[in-house]
Amino acid sequence: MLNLKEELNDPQLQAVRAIHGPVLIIAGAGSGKTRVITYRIAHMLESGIPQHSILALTFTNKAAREMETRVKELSGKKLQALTVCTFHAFGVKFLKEEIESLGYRKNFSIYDEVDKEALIKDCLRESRIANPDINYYEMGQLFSGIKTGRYTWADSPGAAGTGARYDAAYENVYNEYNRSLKIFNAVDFDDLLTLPITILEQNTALLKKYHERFRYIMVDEFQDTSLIQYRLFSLIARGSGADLIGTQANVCVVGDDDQSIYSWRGANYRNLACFEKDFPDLAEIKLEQNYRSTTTILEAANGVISHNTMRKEKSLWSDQSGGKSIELFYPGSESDEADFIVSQINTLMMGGTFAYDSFGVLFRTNSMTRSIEESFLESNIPYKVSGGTSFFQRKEIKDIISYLKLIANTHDDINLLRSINTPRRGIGKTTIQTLSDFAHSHKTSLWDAMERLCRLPEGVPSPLPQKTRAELDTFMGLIEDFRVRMLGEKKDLAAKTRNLADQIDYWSYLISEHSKNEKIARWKFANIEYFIGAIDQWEKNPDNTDTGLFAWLNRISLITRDEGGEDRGKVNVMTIHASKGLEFPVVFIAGAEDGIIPHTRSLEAAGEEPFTPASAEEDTQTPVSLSMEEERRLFYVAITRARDKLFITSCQKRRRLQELVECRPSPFLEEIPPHLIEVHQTESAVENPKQAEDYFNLMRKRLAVT
DNA sequence: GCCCCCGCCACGCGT
DNA sequence: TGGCGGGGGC
Repeated sequence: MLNLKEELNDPQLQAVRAIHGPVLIIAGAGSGKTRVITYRIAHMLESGIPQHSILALTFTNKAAREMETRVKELSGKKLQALTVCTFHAFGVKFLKEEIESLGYRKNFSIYDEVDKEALIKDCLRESRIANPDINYYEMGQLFSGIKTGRYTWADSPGAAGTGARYDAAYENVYNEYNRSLKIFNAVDFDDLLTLPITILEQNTALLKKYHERFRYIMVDEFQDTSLIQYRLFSLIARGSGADLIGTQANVCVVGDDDQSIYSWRGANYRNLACFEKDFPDLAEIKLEQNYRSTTTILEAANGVISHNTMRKEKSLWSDQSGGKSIELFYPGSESDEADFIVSQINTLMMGGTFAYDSFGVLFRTNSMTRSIEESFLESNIPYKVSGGTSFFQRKEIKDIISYLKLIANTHDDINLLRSINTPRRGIGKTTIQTLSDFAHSHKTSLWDAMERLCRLPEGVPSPLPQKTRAELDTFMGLIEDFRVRMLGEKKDLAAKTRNLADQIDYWSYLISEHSKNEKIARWKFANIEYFIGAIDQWEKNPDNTDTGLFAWLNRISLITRDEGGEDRGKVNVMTIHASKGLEFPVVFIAGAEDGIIPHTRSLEAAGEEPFTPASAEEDTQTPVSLSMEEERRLFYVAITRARDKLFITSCQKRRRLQELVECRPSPFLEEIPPHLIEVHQTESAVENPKQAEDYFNLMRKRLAVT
């Protein structure tokens, strides 16, 4: 039995009890948002609302898992019919049931960013654009924006900095891209959201079914939902026809506009206005008491975020008065910075009050974590990096996965191309070109082309030489063989995958690829063993009801961060973006330099100059900059991760693109009230006293300005 | 026709 | 640091 009154404060209680009608919860950093959501679900279950009527949508897999675990603990129930997942995972679940109505087959492949880029390359080759003036990545962004309705061809942005609009020629590439996906029976991440909408809009009866099933919908991190995500859940919440009035919908969104840091991925602050319009008479509840941080940290965070103009008014407060000062260091280089963090951790560990997992080290970018990793390894400090190149993106893992994906869906050209000559089978460019030409002219997949050009009746001439045909035939035989074995019986997928690695002799391939360094080959092989181990664990998990090959592939397609392994007893290293929703007793914000926070690329993309005002007056004259405000929110998120103690480091020099660049401290540091900060010289400053002195003075001047 | 090696380029966040 | 494209060698 839940004891809500004892466990929650008044606004929290109000939020938990408001289960009927539309609700908007504005939850400041550290205000017990997760607590409210989990209690709310537990309270619903206790009130007799059936599990299958509840849909809770989150932003990350991690949040979904955490929410589910905590609801399970609170309610003491098995949660077989409760749906707690990310928007994308919901899309997969939906499409698994309904995708056939759009002419796809159920064994569709899910393309990640890498697959997507490979396909775009392919489509560009086919079109006659020889020298596109944007790269594949930018083109992927463009396609994504078009697909999700962020912009149309007429108002699409131009290549960064040029001010030019994209040429209509890319529209053909885009169409070719989508046609190819369909032929390959594949969907990209955007399709996971747009296809369900298409299906639901076409089929009123189906929409009615979903609308009537999910009577209670909750959306976490609402400030980071995109337009397309908004459309998906509001469609289900409002139903169609007579149900179109939003006042009766039991839909609850939880968010904090100050923590909106994903606009580049389509997150749209206007969703809030849409929500207020689409669901009139909503109850608005503000959670403003912070239970996480000391007032020092909160004041610093408030000082920073108050410089933003576009925000919903709120005032976070805490009754934990005082707190340790925020300490600011400016190491000479990124290796000094890493050494500094290591020594601080060592010192604090000696005090005995902290464990390694009390520390969070936050960076702006993934690539910046390298130097800290080196230092941690050297000093034997256990650590865990989340984010970055995920385990599943590693070459050797991707190779094995591409075989599995091809086995699941032989029309998946992108994964066929990846696996067909890895390890080498003597199938090169010319063969691929022949197959590809045939596939294109017959509007079919490479696999189909292969079958039709290789396995010809006697006497029919083939455009492929006998030797190549034999190679292709062997390859197809291998895939078909495993197809029968892996799809036939939903058992021992792990063992069968090991079998596959043996049969393609991947080990010999690794040895030959890394003939100069056998250690690397061993390391990569160990990764494959780990991968197989992960399949094994997953298969043997009793909570897992669907253990087939498709289920496994769908699962890992949506996991980008490496979520396996034990977190306890390890220092947490991650990007600021990845730290959202987490908290640590001690936080280090590393690389708090101008050009990093705020990031130059972020400002460039919006066609803005890097922000380095010489004085406070100039600062106020700077026009409102959306990207600058988002960068400030990012810094705000970083600060508010800390419970007791915050360290900020800003390097004097940093290695960038092979050269050493002079750095300046982040302009946001000036926005922290100076009385909360202690500025320190570091030992490394001795090496270059003049420069260190200048930097120190600049820092002080900046802090004195406010 | 395939493969290997070298030089070049980029390095923002993530479902 | 590594991924990729081009040119020369086999």
